[in-house]
Amino acid sequence: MGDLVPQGRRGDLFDPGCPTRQLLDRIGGKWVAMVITVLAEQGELRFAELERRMPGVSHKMLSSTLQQLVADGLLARRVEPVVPPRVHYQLTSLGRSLEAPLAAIREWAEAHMAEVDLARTTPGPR
Amino acid sequence: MGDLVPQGRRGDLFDPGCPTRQLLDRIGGKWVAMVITVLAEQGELRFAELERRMPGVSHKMLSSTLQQLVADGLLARRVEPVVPPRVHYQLTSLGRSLEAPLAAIREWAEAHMAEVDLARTTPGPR
DNA sequence: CTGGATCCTGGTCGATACTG
DNA sequence: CAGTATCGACCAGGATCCAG
Repeated sequence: MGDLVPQGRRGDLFDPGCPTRQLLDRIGGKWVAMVITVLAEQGELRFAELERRMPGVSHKMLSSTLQQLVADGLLARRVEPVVPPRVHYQLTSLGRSLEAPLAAIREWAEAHMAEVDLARTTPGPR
Repeated sequence: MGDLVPQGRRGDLFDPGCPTRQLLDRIGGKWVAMVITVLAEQGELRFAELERRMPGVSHKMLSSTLQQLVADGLLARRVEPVVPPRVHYQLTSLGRSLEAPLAAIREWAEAHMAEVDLARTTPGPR
């Protein structure tokens, strides 16, 4: 698609604070894509359920990842005022709109990562 | 020999060593997307030209990023046997195939990062 | 010109323990 | 159950110098 940004400086990755760069920094986080994917599939999950579905994640990382995504407006946080508290997370419409580009990444990875692995393990080119 | 990952679960982000996760770790690197984008536009560039087009990059990071991308089979490295040496880099067909998912990311970012910024700067939930 | 080697710093991530 | 706080390990990233 054409870029509708003035030609002087593309709105690309070349400015500090450009949107693409910021986004990659964000979804490049170790657990971000996993949270989004799991919530895209399950719809709504509680903290402990997320934790259970994400082997290897620590409380701290899950907590901070969720905080970040809520702050970014990608996740909605719903608290049931009971004891013990129940906190539910689900994607916002903004978060769901990320599914498409994330799916593009996933498809590329599944289609081509074998080639990448081959290239990495093959000493010489060709 | 590469060890095969048992495919009991989805090839998603949930196994260590899953393709999507590996890819995100890789293109999440600070300069990777920039190198790919600049080479996608320019076709072929030398080391110093890349450096000039990427403000803020250090020799080391450009060098290591290029090494990584060459090792991954995304870039082709061509050396002119002269002194001083001239080294040219261009995307391989594999590297060019990454343009599409990268464009998807870019489009999402340009379309929605304003909303993300708004969410981040807005104190209360809506 | 290319890019490797070295040293240093800051942020990210993980384990653990604690509060409401 | 949900979330925070603290500590420490690790690594990406940057500056500089050196070599082919």
